[in-house]
Order: sequence, then C-alpha cells, then structure tokens
Amino acid sequence: MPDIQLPDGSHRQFPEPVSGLELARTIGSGLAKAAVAMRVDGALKDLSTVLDQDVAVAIITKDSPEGLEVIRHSTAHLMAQAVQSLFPGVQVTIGPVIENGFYYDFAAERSFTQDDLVAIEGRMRELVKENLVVHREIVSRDTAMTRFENMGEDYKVQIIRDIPATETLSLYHQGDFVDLCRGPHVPSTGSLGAFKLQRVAGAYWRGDSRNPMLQRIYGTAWGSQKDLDAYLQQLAEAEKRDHRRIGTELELFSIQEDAGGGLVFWHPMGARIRRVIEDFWRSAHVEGGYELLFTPHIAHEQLWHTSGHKDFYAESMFDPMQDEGQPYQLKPMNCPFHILIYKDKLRSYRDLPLRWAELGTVYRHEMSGALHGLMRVRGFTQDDAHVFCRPDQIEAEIGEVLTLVQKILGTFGFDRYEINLSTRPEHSVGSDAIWETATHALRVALERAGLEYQVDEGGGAFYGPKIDLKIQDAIGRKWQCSTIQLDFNLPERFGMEYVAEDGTRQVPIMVHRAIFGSVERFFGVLIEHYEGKFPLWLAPVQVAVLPISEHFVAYAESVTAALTKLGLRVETDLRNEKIGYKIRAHTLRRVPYMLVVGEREQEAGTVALRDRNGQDLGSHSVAALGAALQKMVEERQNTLEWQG
RNA sequence: GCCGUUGUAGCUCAGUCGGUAGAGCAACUGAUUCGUAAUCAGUAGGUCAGAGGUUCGAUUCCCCUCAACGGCACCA
Repeated sequence: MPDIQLPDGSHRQFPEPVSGLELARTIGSGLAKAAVAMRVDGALKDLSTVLDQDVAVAIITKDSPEGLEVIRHSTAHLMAQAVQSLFPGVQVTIGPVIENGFYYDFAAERSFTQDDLVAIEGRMRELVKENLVVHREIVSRDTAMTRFENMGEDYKVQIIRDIPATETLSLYHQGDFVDLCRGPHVPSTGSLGAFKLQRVAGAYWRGDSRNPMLQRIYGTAWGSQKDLDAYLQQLAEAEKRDHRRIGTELELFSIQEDAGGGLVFWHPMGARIRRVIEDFWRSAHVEGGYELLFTPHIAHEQLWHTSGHKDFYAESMFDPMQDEGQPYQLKPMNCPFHILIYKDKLRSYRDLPLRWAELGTVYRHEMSGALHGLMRVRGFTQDDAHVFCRPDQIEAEIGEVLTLVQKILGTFGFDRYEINLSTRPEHSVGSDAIWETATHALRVALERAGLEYQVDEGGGAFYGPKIDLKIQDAIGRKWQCSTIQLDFNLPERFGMEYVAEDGTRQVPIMVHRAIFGSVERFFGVLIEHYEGKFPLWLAPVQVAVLPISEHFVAYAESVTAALTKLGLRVETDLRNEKIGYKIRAHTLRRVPYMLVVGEREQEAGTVALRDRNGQDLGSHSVAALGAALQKMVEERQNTLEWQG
C-alpha cells in the first residue's frame, strides 16, 4: 500500500504497487504524455519502475533539464539501434549525453558518410513510429559478460570488466536491440522524435591517441520540434558570426597558404583595429603602474634549458636553428626574457613590486589539426605581463590586476565572467607555507573585488595557484582569455633575488598575467561578439561620406577633411553609383555612420546622418557631428545611439 | 599528429562519364548625375592547391605533399 509524496507536498495512496507511468496518469494525462523518467527519493528511475514502498516521487518531463538528458541519452540508444540494424557487425561502445545533444562511438569497418547519416536518421524515425517499449533488465556480471561476448561486442565486454564489482548492471532492451546502460530511459521509442544527426568524426577509444579510432556520430535532441528548430536556428546565428568569414569579408586578416598554417596576416583594416586595441592596452597599463618592455624573438637554446621549457614544453616549441655553431630557439613565452631584465642588476625590497608588460609575439608549434582561424595559431602576440613582488604584496597586486582586467575587458563590452581559482595539485614545487599564503591571497583578492568564482581543487599548475577568467560573448558563449598565475618555480630556477630589509637575499614572487591572452584570439572573439559591427572607437572606418552625385564631390571631400582633422577615420565614396548602392555597400562593411551629402546639405553646410542599423539620425552641422563623434570615441562608447 | 570531408576567378559556387573551363558578386572602362540596402552596357580575370604517376591526352583517374573544414588527441 504505497503512500507517495509528490513535489508539492501532497500524498497519494495506492491499494497496490504502481509504476511511475501509472502514477503520472493519475495526476494528469498531459503529465503522463510529457513524462520521460522520475526521481524516487532523489534517485533517477525509469517510469516503468514499480513503486511498492512509501516514497517521494517527482515526475520528470521532457522540458526539464533532467528530462532533456534522458531524451538525449535515449536518442543515442535509438541511433545505435538504427546503426546496428542498417550495418550488421558494427560494434557499439559508449554513447553519452553532451551539451545540447549526444554522441555514440561505433567500431566499424568503414567510416560513415553523410549519406549514411541520412539513412540512419530515416531508420531512427521508423523505430520511433514502431513505438518500441524500452525495458530494463538487471543482470549479473557474468551474464552480461557472456551475452556481449556472444554478440561479439568486444568494447562492451571491456566496459563491463572495468565496472566495479559492487555495481548493479542493467541492460536496456528495445525491439531486438540491447545495450548495457545505467539508465534511466524513456518508456518507449515513441517518446522521442525531435532530433537531428549532425556529423561524423573520428574519436579515439577511451580518448587515448594510442587506441584505435572509432566512428563518432554527433546528434542533437530536444523535447519538442520547436526547441529543436530554435536550437538549429541558434547554430545558424553562431555560424553567421564566424570570425573567419567576417575576417575575409571585411578584409581584416588572412592566413596565407604560401606562408603556412596558423600564421596570421593583419590586413590594413584589421591592423587599424589592432592598433586601437593596443594603444588602449598600453595606456591602461601605464596608468596601472606598469613599465612597458620589448624583448627579442629568439634566444640561446640554453636559456630554455634554464627555464625548464626544454624539459616540459619542448613539444610545443619550434626546433632550434643554428647560427655560427650556436643553437637559437624561437620563444614560445616571454617570461624568461623579463626575468633576464630583472636579473640584470641587484634589486632591493624597495624596488618591488615591479610590473612589467609586453605585447610579446611568441611562436608555438601547435599540431596541424589544432589550428583554427585566429583562435588557435602558431604565431601570436601575448599581452603578457609579469609582476615581481614580495610575499606580503601578493594580495594587493592580485587586486590591482583584477581591477585592470575588469577595466579593460569591460571597455570591450565584456562584463560577465566565469572565474576559476585553481589550487595546489599533487605534484608541485614550493613550500606549503608559500602555497598557503598565495592561495589565500588570491581568494581574498577575488572576494575584495566582489567577483564570484569557483574553486578547482588541485587544478593549479605545478608551479603555483592561478585564476582563470572566461568572458561571455553576446550570444552566451564562453571564451577563456585572462589568466593570473603565480610562479614559485621560475624565480628559483633562475636564482632571482632581492635584498630584504634585514639585508638577507630573498626570492621574489612572480605573477604571470595576461588579459586578452592572445591579441589574435581576442580579436577573433571580438569579431564574433560584435558580429563585425565594431563600436565606433574600434571601427576601422568610422564614417563614410556619400555624395549623391558628382556635383557634391567637393563638398563631400571638405566634410571628410574636417572630420579627419579631428582624428576620425573617414572615407569618401566617390564612385559613380547611386546613393542606394553606396549605402548598401557601407552597411555591409559595417561602417558605423554614413553621411549623405547632396544639394540640401551643401547649401546648409550640414550632413544627413544614418547609422549602419538603418536608423535615420537627421541633419547635423559638420562641427556638431564631429564633436559628438569625438566624444563617443574618447569615451569608447559601445553604442551607436545618437546623443548629439 | 589521428579519422573523415574538401581544395575550380578576389569572394560564393556550377562544370568536365579523360579532349586544358562557366555564372553571380567584386574589379576595370563607358554611359547615366541620380536622395537612404544593388542603374545599364562592356572589358579583363584561371598552371582547376602543389609535385609525381597512368594515358595519345589529366582540372577530371591513382599516389604523395600542403592547406582548409568537422571532430579526436593536444593546449603547465
């Protein structure tokens, strides 16, 4: 006689045991239809589970986060069933839920093609129509082992072998398909339907590159067709922001096959933006008490032995080059160079903190398959800085860095962050005392700054704790940019020291920090964030002056000259085209403001103002417009809204 | 690096069952002198990613290399 408590606190009594699905039906037919699983005293269960005790039950529906997980997991099974029915002999391995979807890895003789995906999806739809009941079977380890051995499912056998003996093994059946799975799953295949297979890709068995490569099929699944469509729409939106496409369209940058992969060429328009970014970065750093450095691109190989990079970073470094019998190496990092400057003379405790920043271009041998537009390249410029300080200064220095990070990122329109504090890993250098002091200092600095953060226990580098910061872009994607890392290793390796108040020699604390991370990558993120519609202060061309016809060319040029004189980036479009053509052309180039000049404007000494969003902003005198634009640029405003 | 796909004009793409290629946009020239997202006409533009092989003949078929794309692995 189970007494079942529902999430709203109410109770329902049943004369005999009931299944979850039956329970849902007594609550409402709509609920029963949307139900995919349930939570019994906190544990996820299939709806077919019979409730014969007094328990608390929450029905999980398609639209809840947990329900979506169940749907995605069940859709992965459905796909595996379809694959095995179409391609006998293909082995199944694992098929987990991922963000927005699922994948399933198969061991197959040949790789799947795009046509195969269409066929698999078709078969899946048939199986949905058949509305096969999904049922769970508890089996012993031996039974499970034998069954999968007989089926020739070698990978499943390996999986079973690795499951702790204490765990219950369950099999899920639907039609003639069986899979080893913890569950829960939807009650029948008819509960599924809003899915789409996306792509095939290779993936190593158990994620290890020494293992055989399997065929992974990715798919997405949702609680309703509407949600699926919305998601696909969102993917298309993200696609439109692709910095590689926009970069080509707006002539911002290119990657040249003749030069090699992962090497970025900044074209004039991109270079203009970079210059603005860097100028702002420099002035913000000087204001923040930094000195700016320049260091070479290569150094004796020996330096990289001293730094330890030859031991633990060699794979990412370009091979050494020889000159007069001496091996030199391209730098993958700037830190050793800054250390050499530090060591160039004896430092006093009074000199600390030293804050040294450099836009330092480094080269790393990223593997060919890892290269991706501006996001992952082989040559890039780090906005690198190192703070050398005493242990008692850590907290204040980290606080300063966090302030600068927020100031700089905020100016680019990034004010939502995800922050991680990573603490001491198992293998590490440095005393307990220094780790303790430093980690505490990072924590306090974060809290003082009022920043929320998560702690990644043991996630720090072997040489010190760190703070990583991800920014969120306009469509909610997260990008790792800023990082603040303490280093107890390099100062030791290089024998850095300062003379303390008591005359003893002490080792300084070293802080590595970057705000953009890489200028290239940050630029890529900016392009995607703004969809190429840069705010006025960053736009490579801020204003386009568009004469209606040849008669107004002289006036247009005078307007351009006046605005250029104010430091604005202005172009005159003298092409022999109609005004509509010019407006379209500059709108597509994302030029923030267009000034139309014709007879009326020439007479009155004004311009007709229009922004790239199609807003007609009325008529303005050249002087008033210039002053208003200048103000917007100076304040680095993120909006084009007219305040003149 | 690994698996798969792809590489044709500046861009987006069509095409060639093996007989050295075509469109739209962009560029250039001319006409038009125009009021808020594409005026009309013409011209030019290609070692069909690169190297090799098969063939009378290769952009097309085969092999290798390079690069891009989607993943995996990598990314203190």
